Amino acid sequence: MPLAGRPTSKDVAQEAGVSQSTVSLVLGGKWSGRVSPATARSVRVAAERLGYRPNPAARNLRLGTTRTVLLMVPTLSAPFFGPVYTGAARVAARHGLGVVVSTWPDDADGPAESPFPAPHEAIDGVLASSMPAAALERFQGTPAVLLDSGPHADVPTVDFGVADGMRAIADHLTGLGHRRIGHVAAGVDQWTFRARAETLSAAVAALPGGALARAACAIDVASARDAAHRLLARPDPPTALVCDDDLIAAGAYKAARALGLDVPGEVSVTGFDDVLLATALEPELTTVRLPAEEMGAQGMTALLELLDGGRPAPRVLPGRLVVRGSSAPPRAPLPP
Amino acid sequence: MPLAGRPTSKDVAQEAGVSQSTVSLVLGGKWSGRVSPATARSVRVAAERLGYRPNPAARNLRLGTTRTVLLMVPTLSAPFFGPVYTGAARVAARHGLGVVVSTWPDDADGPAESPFPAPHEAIDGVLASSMPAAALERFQGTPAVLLDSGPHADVPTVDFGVADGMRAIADHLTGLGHRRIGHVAAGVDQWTFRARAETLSAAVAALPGGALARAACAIDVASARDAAHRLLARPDPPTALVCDDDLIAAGAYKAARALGLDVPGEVSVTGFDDVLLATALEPELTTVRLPAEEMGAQGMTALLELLDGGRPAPRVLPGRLVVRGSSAPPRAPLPP
DNA sequence: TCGCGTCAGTCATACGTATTACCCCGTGGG
DNA sequence: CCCACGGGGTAATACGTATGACTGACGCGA
Repeated sequence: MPLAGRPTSKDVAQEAGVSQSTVSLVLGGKWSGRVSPATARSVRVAAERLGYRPNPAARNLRLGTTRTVLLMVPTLSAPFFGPVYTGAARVAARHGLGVVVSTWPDDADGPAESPFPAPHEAIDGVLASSMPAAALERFQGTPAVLLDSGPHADVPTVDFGVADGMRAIADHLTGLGHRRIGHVAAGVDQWTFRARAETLSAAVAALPGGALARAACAIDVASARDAAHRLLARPDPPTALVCDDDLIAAGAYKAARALGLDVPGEVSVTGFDDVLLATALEPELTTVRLPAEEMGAQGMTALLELLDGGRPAPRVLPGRLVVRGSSAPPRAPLPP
Repeated sequence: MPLAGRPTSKDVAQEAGVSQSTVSLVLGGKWSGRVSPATARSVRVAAERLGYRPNPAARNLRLGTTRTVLLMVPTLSAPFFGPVYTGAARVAARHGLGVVVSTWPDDADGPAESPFPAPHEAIDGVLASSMPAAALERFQGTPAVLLDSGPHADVPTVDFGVADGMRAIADHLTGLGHRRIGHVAAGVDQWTFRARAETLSAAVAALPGGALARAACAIDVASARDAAHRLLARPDPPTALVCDDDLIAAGAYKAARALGLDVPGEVSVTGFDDVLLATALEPELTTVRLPAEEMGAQGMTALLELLDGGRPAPRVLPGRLVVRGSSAPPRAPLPP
């Protein structure tokens, strides 16, 4: 209803004693040499008096564009997506576009698989972050850029150098002398976590005397704590826990404390992502910083290129190892 | 562009050998007794073959509604807003509405104060969360509900029982024997923080022998650490730090540790909000749990009522004190 | 005096959809 | 034999905006 029942440009025209075209010209700012300054002023006064706002639906229909881009994320509760949005919105604003955010529609409740567009599809393009590979179907015909979802044949992508990041963690830990590594892995079907697991497996396998144990968990503290506990309770426990993200590392801290193990004295812990939590923990967390804001910005840049008819090249943003207080040599390093 | 250049219902009509009206009737599901099953089927086949999706702008214009609601938040980086969105989206979905999220447009970059609607204003209503009081102006004529922004004369509101929550914290701490209280306050112009400060001031003032010291900070760990440090370094330091939210409490932990003070042995710390971080910290944080998801749900309910022409009553959602490991009696309680 | 260019606007139209009013044709009843 | 009726579909229109085509008046040079 709010789009209906509001004053229209026709009302403004009547109020100002001009035609609707004139109102549109004046308010559109294209009246230099077409409308006298006096008339323009009276139109603006009338618009102000009526509290006129152009009907966005009508404008979108006429112009064939909404100048709005949708950022789709799996969840708004993860702090990771704040910076992504910020970066995307900054670039978008520079081009006069707006950004709105939404999560995947909860197919649990509503009617499944409506052939109609969801309401939030009144948009020009989509930045889809951390997508399950299958879900791409829903964007039939909508220009889309995939963020943090791995390479794709047909769709432009922006990804982190996850493999390099995980390799840096592995090198860091093995450089400190660790050989028995535990992987507290996010049991989530996303490209980034698959890549993390594969890279770590390969790195440890290539290491003489290397041994990897893995436990999966959900992305929450309690579940991570339990998984880490399982690893630390093994007969031959790992001396370092590699966690799939910072929140999981917080769970690992808890497990270590519950077993009376000092971090990093008796067990090293690493995270991934470098969200706010990483420096809130004690000791501060060794982790890999991912340039999330840059991902948003690059993704938006690619999308703009795509909307301009271009074929944006895949982008990969390097992560950076940030060594803090949660990693140290194992208590009994191997003899030289 | 993506709204343009796509197949329209007219294209489908041509493909199926019927009129545009028929396509609209069939795809709108209102064809019982008006279109033969065979024709309906062929229309659906044609639509499928062309990959037809109705143009949302045209539909919005025709129907005078977008069936979309905007949730406005100050920042997407705060974990607090995830649940708010979840609650709102759940209620909205039940009524066939979608929810999109956005932050306040960065007036820093773009042209200031454009009289035109931002692109994301193609919506039916707004849930505005944690607003600076002034910013309401931007919603001239858009049905809006204020969340977590304090009472308002003209606009429906949903708020937390912040005063009761803060009073519960004060009672808890003074019940443990604390008299010298430090307030690490968020230096942010939001109703909720003003309410927290006022309530705490009143509670401590009403307490015989009570003394309150206050330091303001930004809502980030480093700033909070510094503010807490200032309080703890006073000649007569507080035995308990009341923090304006959980993140600030994390900063307080850091300050205490830097000064070699045990939490809660030598200084108690409390938070507010009970976000994920609260249980990730060590010791786990005594805080006030705010029903964020419920706020989203209630807000959406109120907005739906408003859109139906109703006058929703203000709602207040009680918080609940959650006592965890960060609060304990002061080392040297006052003699009885 | 006439033609022409310019100024200041207006007219008309299209965007794509949903819906109302209509129309055609076959059939059954009177 | 004519008419009413209903099933099956179409024509027409409106939503509100932006814009290209057009128009009337006026000033000016020839």
